Amino acid sequence: MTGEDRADLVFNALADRTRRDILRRSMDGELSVSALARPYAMSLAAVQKHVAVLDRAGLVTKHRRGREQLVRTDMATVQAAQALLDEFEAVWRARIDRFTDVLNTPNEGAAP
Amino acid sequence: MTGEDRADLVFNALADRTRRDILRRSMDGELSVSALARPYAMSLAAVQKHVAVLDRAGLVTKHRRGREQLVRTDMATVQAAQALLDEFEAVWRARIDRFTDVLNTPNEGAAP
DNA sequence: CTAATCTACAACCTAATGGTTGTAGATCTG
DNA sequence: CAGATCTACAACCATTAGGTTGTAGATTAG
Repeated sequence: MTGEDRADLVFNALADRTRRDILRRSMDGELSVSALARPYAMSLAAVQKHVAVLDRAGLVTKHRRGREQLVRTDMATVQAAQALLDEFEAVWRARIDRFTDVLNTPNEGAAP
Repeated sequence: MTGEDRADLVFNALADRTRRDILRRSMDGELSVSALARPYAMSLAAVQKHVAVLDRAGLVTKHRRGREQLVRTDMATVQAAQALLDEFEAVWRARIDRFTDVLNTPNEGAAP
């Protein structure tokens, strides 16, 4: 899987408010799928699918404890998303820097 | 529109590699829609739709120059997305801090 | 003026999304 | 053991998304 593939999965997973909420809630300690589902006005199966999307994106990991599946957010992946946006900003700043360089260079390429 | 609504739009816009590419390319100077479309193996109309998605999300602004529409990325919105992920990280760190606090507090709530 | 270019938008198609219900396998509880 | 709970998964449905082609309005070039 390429980096772009991973970015697709991560941003897509983040593009749903229920999933963002699940992500936040499972940062604050491990919760089972049904515990996560409780507050939402949707079926357990729907929440389960949301968790699966987060899982596929690597934003969350699951591990069994008896009959329940505990969900924990993987901060490294959240940070990878941050890094991507930081990269965007770096490109932006590089452009600004090039621009101010041109302004500050006296007579660059002027006629002799 | 709520903050969650905006987050939906922004992350959804970022969840497509063509749109991320358009975003990067229009950080590096203003480009017309058809100039943006040229490198991609898809119709102009398709690229136009992608630009529209970025526009609705506020990641990009358009302004006319003659018959062409120049596209410029709005860094403030990119930074807003960064801020959202930073907020996630803050929640995460707060949890870690609470945890280490408990460890470092001697005999808190112990039997008298 | 005429022809070419740039953009917008509608209509259409297919595949993916977000939701539902129902079934079934594990695991715990009494 | 019997019943309840937790999870997974399939089948289905309605809507959205990403793509296409085609039409039409401005603007520029010759």
